[in-house]
Parts: sequence; structure tokens; C-alpha cells
Amino acid sequence: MDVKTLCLGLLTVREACGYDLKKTFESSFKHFFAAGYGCIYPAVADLAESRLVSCREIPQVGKPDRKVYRITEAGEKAFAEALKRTDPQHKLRSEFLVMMYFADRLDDERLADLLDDRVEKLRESIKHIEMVSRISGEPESPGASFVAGFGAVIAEAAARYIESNRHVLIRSQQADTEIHTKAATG
Amino acid sequence: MDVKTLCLGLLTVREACGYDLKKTFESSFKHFFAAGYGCIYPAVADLAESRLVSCREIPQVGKPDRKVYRITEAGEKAFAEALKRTDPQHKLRSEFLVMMYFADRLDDERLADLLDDRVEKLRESIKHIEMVSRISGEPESPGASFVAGFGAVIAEAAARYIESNRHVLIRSQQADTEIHTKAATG
DNA sequence: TTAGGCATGTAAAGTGTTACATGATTTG
DNA sequence: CAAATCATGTAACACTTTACATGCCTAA
Repeated sequence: MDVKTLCLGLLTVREACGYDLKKTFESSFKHFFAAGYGCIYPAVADLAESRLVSCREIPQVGKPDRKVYRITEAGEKAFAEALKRTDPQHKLRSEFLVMMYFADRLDDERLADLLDDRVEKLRESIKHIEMVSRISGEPESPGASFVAGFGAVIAEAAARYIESNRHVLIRSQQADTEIHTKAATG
Repeated sequence: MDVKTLCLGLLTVREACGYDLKKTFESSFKHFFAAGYGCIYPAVADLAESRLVSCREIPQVGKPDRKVYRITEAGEKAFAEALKRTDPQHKLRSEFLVMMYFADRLDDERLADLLDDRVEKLRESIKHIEMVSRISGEPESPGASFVAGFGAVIAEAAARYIESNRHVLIRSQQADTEIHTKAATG
């Protein structure tokens, strides 16, 4: 499944322009499916060209015309089909873990910075997810709640793991080298 | 950080041919940094061309010559530099979560299958990680243990989350729609 | 006898990222 | 006065995936 298909999916929920779609990517999909303008604009243009969405141009003052895309019947069918056929992948690509794998080639200061930064980013991600859930006026769809909760739980687990096991990597703290896999709940 | 740099990193540990590197990707990096032959072979060829690794060809019977790559001093420096400079990303791209976001457009049977499959894959991933840790003769480096533990803990958290919250998505089980974020420990 | 392991690669296609280009309005 | 928001897009580049191409040996 590519960005194009996901844009089509978002347009099954409500009509939107490219800029709106980007905001949705930032708010709801940031933690598991990021996409930039350079990918979104060509995607919606393609969808329009293949008649899966229609486009209505709304004149604006001081800005480019707002191009509002709305899904067509063909688009609805295409998306339903995609949901039926897709064998969903779930891929992590972590340069952070690569660097941790090579921890013995990093000095302790650098290592501590990397670990701290990652934990901080994870905590920010959790806050971001909670923020978005609270802001949205309408109660979220079950799907939206599920994926938000997933993101928060995984980020929390990751942060806890890093905090419980950093001593395994940092030489100046290497008293206990047992890996902790039980997170303290609470 | 790309596959080329990671190959260089693996060659700081021990000399290897492309096929060996692929096996390492399969065993140790599968859950956070996958790579195929089509990516690895050109990568090591590039490394050799830019003299970051040397190449020794060992004749084989009934197979192509085995090209054993060994890191050079320039390669060691280049990798150390990469570890210093890289701001490590950590990206998830999950079509699975996309589909769960659109759960209301899936029928219950399909939904249940997708959830079951994901949990199964997560459990397999945990087994795979435990397997690899047990098989390797020498005790693993702290970095290797850390990333293996990370993978196992996150996969376990994900599996538990899915099991605790699938009822939020499946209509025929929608009595309680509260998201469970506290995993039962044990 | 068939599947899997060993061992190399190329080429095209697919997909996404980054940098560039423009510019008024609104908020702090 | 500066930064963020709104709003569009293109083009080059980077990188990975997939399919193709070959072929012997070994174990079940």
C-alpha cells in the first residue's frame, strides 16, 4: 500500500485538499505512516487523472486556488478492493537500533546522548498522540482510537525498555548486564 | 544511514561475503533493518570500489567464486565517522495500522483474520529473536543483546495490545470500547 | 527427486525524500 | 518584525524492491 492509496482512503472519510491531507498525515499517521508534500500532491493528481476522485477548484485570495478532492464511486470501489486484497506489511527501519548494535564503537557520552534523545522523542510522540486525540471535536472512530492507542503503548514500552537496559550498553554503568524484559507497570 | 553503511559496519566485526552479510541481516537485523540481495551486492561492490573494503576471491567448485570482503583502515575511519555524524532515525511504516484505521470498512471476518495474522507474525518474530540469540556460539555483544531484547519486548507489547483491544474494532464483540493501555505483566 | 542451501550478480521499476519556487495573511 | 499558516506544485536524487539469470551440491 502506497501513499496514493492511503490518500484515497482518507478521501473516503471526507473531501479534502492536498494541504488538508498532509495535516491528517501529521496528526493521525505521523507515528506509523509519514508522508511529505512531494509525495501527496503527485498522489492526488494521479487519483484525479484516473477518475478515482473529482476535483473542484475554489478561488482564494493571496493563495493558490484550493483544490478540493472528493472520492468518486470508482474510487470507493478501488479502495474497498485495496482493503480486501492488501496483505498488510508492518516494517520498522531503525538507524537508532543499528547504532545501538554497534554501541561498543561509541563513546559513553555519545551513547548516553543517543539514548536520551530517543527516549525524549518517544515521550514527545506519546504526548503528540494524546494531544491529537483530545483536540479532535468528534469522538474518534474505533480505528483511529485503536491506532492511536497502539502508537502510545509501543512508544511507552520502547521508552521503558531503553531506560531499564541502558546500563547494558554504557561501560561506566556496567554492574548488572541482565536484560530486563518485564516493564514495571504504572 | 543506508544498507551500504550497515554492511560496512558488519565488516568491522568480521570479514564476510555478500551471502554471509545477507544471513546476518536475516538473523540479527530482520526485525528492524531488512535488506535483500539486490541491495547488498551492489553495496559491497561500491565499498570495494571506494577502497573502504578489500576483496579476496576464493575459488569454489560448482559455485561462483566466494568474494570475501575485509574492511580497510579507510573503511574503519569512514564507519567511525558515520557513527559520529548520523542522527539516527527510527521509522515505522505500517500498512497493518492503516488497515486498522479503516476497520469500519472491513467486515468482521477479514478484520479478525488480519488481527490474528499480525499477532501470529509478532509471536514468530519473538521466537526468531530468541532462536538466534540461543544459537550463536559466542556470547552476544551488549549491542546485539540490547537490540534483540528491544525487538522482543516491543513485539510482545504489540501482540498484547492487539489481543486486549481487538474488541474495540470487531462489531460483534463491541460491549466494552475502552482502550486498554496497561498490559498484564506475566 | 525435490527442496533448500550456497554463491554470484544486473536491470528496471517503484517509491519516497529533499530542495526548490512563490507569496499573502495571520499570530505572537 | 519574525515566524507560522495557508496553498500549490516540480524536478532531481536516493534508495530499495522485484524479477530475472545461472547452476551445483546435499539432505530428506
